[in-house]
Amino acid sequence: MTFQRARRPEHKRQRYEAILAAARALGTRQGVRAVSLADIAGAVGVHKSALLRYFETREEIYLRIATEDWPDWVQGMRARLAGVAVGSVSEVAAALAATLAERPLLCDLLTHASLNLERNVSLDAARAYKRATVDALAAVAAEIRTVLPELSEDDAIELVGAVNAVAASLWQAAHPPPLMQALYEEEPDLRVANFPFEPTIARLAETLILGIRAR
Amino acid sequence: MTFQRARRPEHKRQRYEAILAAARALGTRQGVRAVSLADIAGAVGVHKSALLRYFETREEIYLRIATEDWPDWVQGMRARLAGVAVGSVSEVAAALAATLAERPLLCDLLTHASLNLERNVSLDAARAYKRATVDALAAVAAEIRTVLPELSEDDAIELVGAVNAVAASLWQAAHPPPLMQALYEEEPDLRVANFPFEPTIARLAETLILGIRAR
DNA sequence: CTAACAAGAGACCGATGTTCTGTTAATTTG
DNA sequence: CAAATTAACAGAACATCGGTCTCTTGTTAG
Repeated sequence: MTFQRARRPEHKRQRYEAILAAARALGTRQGVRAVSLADIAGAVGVHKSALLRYFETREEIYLRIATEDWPDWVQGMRARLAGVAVGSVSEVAAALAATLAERPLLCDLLTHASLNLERNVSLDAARAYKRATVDALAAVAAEIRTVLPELSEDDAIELVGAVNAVAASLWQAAHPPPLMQALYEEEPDLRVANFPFEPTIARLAETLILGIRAR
Repeated sequence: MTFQRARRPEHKRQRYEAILAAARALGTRQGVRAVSLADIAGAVGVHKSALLRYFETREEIYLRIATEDWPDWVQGMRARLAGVAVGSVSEVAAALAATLAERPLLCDLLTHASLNLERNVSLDAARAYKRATVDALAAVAAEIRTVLPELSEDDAIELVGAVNAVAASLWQAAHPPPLMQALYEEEPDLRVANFPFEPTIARLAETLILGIRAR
């Protein structure tokens, strides 16, 4: 940071982005839950109260990140599905799993959004987040339908929503706190989800597609 | 409560149960997230610090409730599936959805357990919770296999786990904070899950079973 | 160079989970 | 029955966190 106080608009923009980048890095490394305002401020090199000139609350920082990551996920799915042969169920399933596995912060935020973030934020921030969410689900559903045209629009959205829901839960299960890690080493059979994240999501997505076709 | 101070073991037991009952009632009414130690203490008619003679931390109270509710869910599924005709996919799906919908606190705790509760608790409490979880999943899977014997044990556990995961996410989505409720009234199309909890879970469970069969 | 403005620091506040300490009610015992 | 004991409990204190307030001072415009 070459400036101490961001007075010009472009500097403020830089600081805004620096806050988001720091929150991203910390959230990815230690989990969103474990990141405090002071942590982010320290990483940016600024006082805690200065952050709140850029975001109304802590929740808005992470809700903003989630809002940004939805379109990024859509892009990832679009790229992953480009050129996939029509009708390839396993490719669609693999794409869903891979693009989510590549975005651990988004998976973490899936849980935090409904539980923690959708509170204590401005109506505008909430609206933007929800808009990004429904748009992303619809866009990914549309991408999937280019590969699997036999799915209806509702079917595709249901598929994407269910995969996201399971990804949220499984991501939390796959990243237990230290206490639980110690317990699992002692008694491995207590681990409910002892399978890796990406293959499990892929398998579930494929099962769902087959089930939708079969009903 | 006819005693002010619980000195005899049976009185202590009563108070322990009273704390759990109060935490249950509050958690069911306002959501686990919104219940503070002082809330529970007030409902029991005791000081906040007195609760911590019975439980090491706030998390242990709700983790204990979750530990108790797993076997209760197994019982619910067992009762619901007794007498169901072998091969009835829709009955199994309906049973999963109905027994979860009847247990809103368990659905809420599904999210909180992995995100919040599995921290700051004693190793014994964590072990008991995990044991109850894996036992319940296995027991429900076994019940389902009596109706759908074509499912392997692994298939059945996978099914139950996935249904729980989606139930956790959908329950949170179905109970948005006031801010989001206001937003949804303004722009209904922003509601991602605008379908009711139980039919959605039933539909998903049925889809999963069909998918497992088809693969 | 100077004046004005607002970014930021630091003190402060309120809520919450948790700990500490003194009190006193319930039980036990002489 | 009275006195002694002891641990359950209340209340105060503490730590941490998100968030507010106020004042300082670096930055920019004129």
